[in-house]
Amino acid sequence: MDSAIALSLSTHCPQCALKNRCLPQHLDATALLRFDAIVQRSRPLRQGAHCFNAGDPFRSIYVVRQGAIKTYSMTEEGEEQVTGFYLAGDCFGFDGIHIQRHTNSAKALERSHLCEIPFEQLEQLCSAIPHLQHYAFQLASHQIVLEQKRMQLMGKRAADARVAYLLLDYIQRATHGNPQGEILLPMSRYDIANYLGLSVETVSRILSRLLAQGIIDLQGRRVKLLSLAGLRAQAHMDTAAPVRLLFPG
Amino acid sequence: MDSAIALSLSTHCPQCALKNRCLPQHLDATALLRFDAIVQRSRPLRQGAHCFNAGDPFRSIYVVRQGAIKTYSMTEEGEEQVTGFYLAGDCFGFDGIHIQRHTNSAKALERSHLCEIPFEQLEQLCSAIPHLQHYAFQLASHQIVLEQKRMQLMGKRAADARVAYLLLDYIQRATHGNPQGEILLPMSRYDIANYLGLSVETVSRILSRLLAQGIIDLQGRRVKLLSLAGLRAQAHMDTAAPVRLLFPG
DNA sequence: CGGGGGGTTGATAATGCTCAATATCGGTGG
DNA sequence: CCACCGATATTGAGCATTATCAACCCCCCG
Repeated sequence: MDSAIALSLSTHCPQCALKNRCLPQHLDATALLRFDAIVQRSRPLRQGAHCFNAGDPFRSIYVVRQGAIKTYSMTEEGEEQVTGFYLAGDCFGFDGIHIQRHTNSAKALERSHLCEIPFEQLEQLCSAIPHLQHYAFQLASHQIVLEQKRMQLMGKRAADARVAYLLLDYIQRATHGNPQGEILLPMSRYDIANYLGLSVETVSRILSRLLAQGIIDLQGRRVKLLSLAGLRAQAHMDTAAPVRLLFPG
Repeated sequence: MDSAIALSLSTHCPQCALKNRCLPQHLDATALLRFDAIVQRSRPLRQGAHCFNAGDPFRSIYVVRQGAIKTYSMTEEGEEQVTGFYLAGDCFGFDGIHIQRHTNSAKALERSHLCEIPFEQLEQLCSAIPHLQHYAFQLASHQIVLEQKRMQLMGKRAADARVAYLLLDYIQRATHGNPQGEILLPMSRYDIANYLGLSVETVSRILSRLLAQGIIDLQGRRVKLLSLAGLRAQAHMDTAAPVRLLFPG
């Protein structure tokens, strides 16, 4: 399975299985080659290794070719705050553009292959290829939209909805909308809790409840979705903001 | 005061008092003129008027010349979620680039003057002026960083710290780091609560407490900072989430 | 003068946190 | 191979922060 995926992950963009996920659709062959030429593919990051650390000078943005990355920042008190989980095809590192310095750290949750895209060269290419420039803006915009969605989650949803939403989102991303088989969560309960603004215990309890309700199958980090509808219901369910009937007059 | 500011807000970039806040520093005169040529300055938005609505096709990003804008999105259940408050010099609308359609609505909290920057033309200009392209990426990146900061706030901070942080941030932005005088909050308590993921009552109570503690002076939406140190202490204080480092693995 | 939106305050309840105990798992060394 | 250890995960009990409900005030505006 993993090897099958790996086989189609060529080291060059034109053959890469993910090119439709991390590159604009209608890029002509020449442009694709020029883009491919600036991409750097270093050897894989081992589990726990850092791609970059908060404070590092910003040089590149990154795309996950295989594996899973978590990004996190530190509050002034030195507590970690997980800012995102990135899977194959996902792009991260945009936080660094602003002050030319990363504000997050990025760490491999499992052995991961990345494509590094030096930003200065990308900018040059963007000037020459309007299509690519537009796509780069779209990627940054996507990051913004994702973060706003997450604010909705943290601001308005009860704990169970948050956990359900994360599971739903993760399973869909990891299986490309084919949420049947068993998947392995690469992140710890601590990471999940931190990401959702909850305590580990709460996350654990909610997962146990989802298991008891027959919505998921679960052992450790292995999850299997049993009831998509059930999980969806939990994700939307909002005990924190009850449905309030209003009188028509 | 307001009139004094207004006087220096020319309708054209080269003379605008805010040009150092919304444009890159080292833009040569020609580039500045070319940029100025694409900016549209329509008549002011009256209080409560919308700049755009969620779902509208994306055409432009906007800069606040004067006034205050709030952006908000809707959850699937139809609840509002405030995503940001924007003051003079601030730029908003980046959420729309991703799918060519706004995901937020933007509404004037008070009578506001905006500069509209048609995005297609901006992109063309960016291709020709590398400096401007870089700056546009920086702006988008800044938005990302701001939202990540807010996640820290919602994920890790207790209610009082959130309110204190908002006040601190708002006062500093509204006074340009001269946090002495009295300022007028343009947003309702509901907006503040919604933005921070709290209930109105909680926000009100915490403001009252800050007043009782002599940290701020407060009547309605009029606020005056009395103790910067005190407010800072409240903003950092973190009763809700104990210091707990995530595991190194 | 009445109505409504916005704001404050109080009482009560509950969601989710803290503390604490226990279970599981993976690796490591005897 | 087994014992042991640290890291991770689950579960229980009690409590605190914060939401909810309710009452009230204030001010603006028609």
